[in-house]
Amino acid sequence: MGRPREFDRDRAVQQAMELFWRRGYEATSVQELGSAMGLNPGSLYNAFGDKHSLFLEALQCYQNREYTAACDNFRRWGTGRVAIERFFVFVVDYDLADTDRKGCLMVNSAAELADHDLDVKARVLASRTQMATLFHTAIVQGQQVGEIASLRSATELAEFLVNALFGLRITVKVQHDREVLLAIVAATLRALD
Amino acid sequence: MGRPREFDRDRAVQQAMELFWRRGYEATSVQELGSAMGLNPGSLYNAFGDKHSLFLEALQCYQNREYTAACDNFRRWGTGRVAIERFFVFVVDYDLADTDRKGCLMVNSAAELADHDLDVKARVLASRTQMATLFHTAIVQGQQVGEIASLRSATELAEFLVNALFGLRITVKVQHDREVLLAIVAATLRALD
DNA sequence: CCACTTTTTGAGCGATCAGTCAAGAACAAT
DNA sequence: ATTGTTCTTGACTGATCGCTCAAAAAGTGG
Repeated sequence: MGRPREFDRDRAVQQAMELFWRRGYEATSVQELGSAMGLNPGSLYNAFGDKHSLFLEALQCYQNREYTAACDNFRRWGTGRVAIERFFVFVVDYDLADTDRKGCLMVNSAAELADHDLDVKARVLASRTQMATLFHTAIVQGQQVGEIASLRSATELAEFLVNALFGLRITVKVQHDREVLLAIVAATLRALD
Repeated sequence: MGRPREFDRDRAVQQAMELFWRRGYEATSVQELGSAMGLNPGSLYNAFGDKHSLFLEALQCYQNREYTAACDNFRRWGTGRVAIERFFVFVVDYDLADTDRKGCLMVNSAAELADHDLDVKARVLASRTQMATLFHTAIVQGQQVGEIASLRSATELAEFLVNALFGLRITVKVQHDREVLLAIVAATLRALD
């Protein structure tokens, strides 16, 4: 019923996500979003409601992509402490390779919006929890093998790692020296001993 | 010579800084800045040039205030590991007490602007370096007393601490549970053993 | 074919954006 | 008092903001 939509909705959200990621929420205009998504303002508002709703969908899209990618990487990189270390090094090299220096959309959104936007805060917290769970299983694995000290709470160590990871996404914005970044990663991982 | 300025320039910058801190750069309008500073647009532009220049002055103002406050606190709280721990706990309680959840202006600015604004990036990096230096001296003190493992580079540990601190300023934006935050601080400090 | 529904199109809405400017006011130097 | 310089005032600029809407187009059900 009705005229069928001519564009791929998921693809459009993804393009909006990339733009929000590059520029941030406030600095991205609906006009720019429209041309990036290939949509007239009318179509955009008809399909997504308003700028804020579109942003929330973009956040969700980002979370889905990042989480599945992180799961894949953890599965490919083995278990325990090694997987955690490879993950951190991967993030460092990923951020250094990105000429736009976009960092992490969740971290950026937390900094820009979380204090006065409850929806964004909830999404960032959910993403954070997801990440902590991923670390948690790796930590438990490491503790079983003896790579990681068992006397420390895996939950607390996971929170500690997420905190360091979020810090790293900020640090990379101003510090592009790979040696320094890897030293931070190394110091972070030594906290697991 | 000429008509004397009727307002306190430093005070005006400070009020601009508070507004930028609360709202971020893009979300703060020059009109809002003017009324917060008690200035007509003409006076504002005559004294500060444009919005971006005013923001850079506000960043500098923030750095001066925070750095001197941090130095005072470190001096008051003693030396070495204890001073570092008290500093982190202070930051946690400070951020939790702030109903606006502003976090750290340097971290917020890094997330919002550092990727495409070289002036901001330089200011954030300078602030980061200042903070690292503060940690560095405390670490060296701790190493001399034996509180902190001497076999680890004090410089790298300082970078690690700044990274964790920046992460904490993001984490507090979405995680208000003091227990969780203090556990992160505790895990961070155990990395110094 | 004819309703009926939904999407696309692109002009256009009022509001607000960062920034300007002419006029008047307050000082110093002469 | 006059001149020169700077600051204050507040109306004003063109551009852009997020968003709307009427008309046309493209589908489905009868």
